[in-house]
Amino acid sequence: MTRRYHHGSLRTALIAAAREKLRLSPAAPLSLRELAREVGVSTNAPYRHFPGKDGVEVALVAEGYRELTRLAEAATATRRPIRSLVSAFAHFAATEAPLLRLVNAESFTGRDPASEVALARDEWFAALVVVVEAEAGELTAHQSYRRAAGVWAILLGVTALRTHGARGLLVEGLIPDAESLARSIARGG
Amino acid sequence: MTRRYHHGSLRTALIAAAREKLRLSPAAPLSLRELAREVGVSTNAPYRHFPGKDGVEVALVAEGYRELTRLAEAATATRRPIRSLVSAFAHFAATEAPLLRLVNAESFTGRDPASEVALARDEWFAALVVVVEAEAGELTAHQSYRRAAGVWAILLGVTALRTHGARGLLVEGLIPDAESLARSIARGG
DNA sequence: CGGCTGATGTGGACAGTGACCACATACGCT
DNA sequence: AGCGTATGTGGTCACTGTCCACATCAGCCG
Repeated sequence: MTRRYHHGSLRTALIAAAREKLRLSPAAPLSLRELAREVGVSTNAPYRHFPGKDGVEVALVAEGYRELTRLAEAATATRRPIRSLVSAFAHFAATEAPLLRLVNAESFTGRDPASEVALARDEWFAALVVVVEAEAGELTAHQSYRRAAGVWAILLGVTALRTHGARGLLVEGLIPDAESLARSIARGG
Repeated sequence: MTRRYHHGSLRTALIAAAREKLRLSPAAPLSLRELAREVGVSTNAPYRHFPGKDGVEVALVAEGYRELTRLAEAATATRRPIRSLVSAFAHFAATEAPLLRLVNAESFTGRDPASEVALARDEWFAALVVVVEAEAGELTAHQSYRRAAGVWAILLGVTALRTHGARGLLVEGLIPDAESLARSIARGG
């Protein structure tokens, strides 16, 4: 094999490896060294692309938000935007649970409004606003912002419940119906 | 000072120290060794009281749920149960944000339904059901479970939004009104 | 075409961590 | 009083994140 000295796209490869690790072992402490090994590069190479371990996680979070944004944009184009959004989000939450957990634990990162995370987060919220407007028609800015925030809360809450609800909840039909809740909020019900 | 060989209540002291650390530096990786130092005990003493580092975190999560349970029980006794619950929860979320984050990140622990965490979680949910019934009167089990789950979702969602909402959200009045949402869910609206 | 400069990757080192081991100490019961 | 066991200690290991000086390469300017 022709292992060149310069990897060529280490940054991308590292992020991919990180997501892979997250998927495979969700309780992941996510070792930087291990990622480097995985990619076939020396221990310190990652430091040329990230400020440190946190940097990788930050990048992951940002990527998570960007993916959510894409989901929302796709939902906007459908006939029933909220319905599509909710089901896409649920699918994402199911298949990428650890990423979403990272995203939701980010309270400390991205405090700086100019950070990559904050940017991605704002774009996601903007996309959410558009979804709400696609569902409910023309609204004042205040209305659509407020409703979008409500929808976001529902998505977060129901997802959290689904991943670690109480015992009784896991029997069929007790988890709240995210779709109807979200729709009623979006429509100003 | 009379440092005895046996601490006497190491377990409690360690948990207290952990909560302290969590409060003081929220982005805490929570080092077991550091906790031991803090309490003035050798590196390995904690292993007599916890299976390992995760054990401490598990204990913290369980304690978090127990505290929430107390909140809910107190709310039940008031004239407006949901209102009290929501405001108590908000206060808890504000003052103990890192603990709540830990609690919400627990998806991997407490999978075992006999674990301390699962027990505490179930008690919290039961207390929530009682709150809902105090607000809405007699209900079928299915109804109250379902509504309690909805309230839980709202609490989680709005809290998450409050800790890391998008930029636009942080201006006044855009965060959804948890109280009215929760009340309308509890009442079957 | 050739050499220089900066970006990228390497090897070595250090402190800090979680976890295990064997051993020391003290508490509580008989 | 004496013994068994719960509790605490010191030593050690593998591993991690991060920094340092140095090696290698890519692309540009002459």
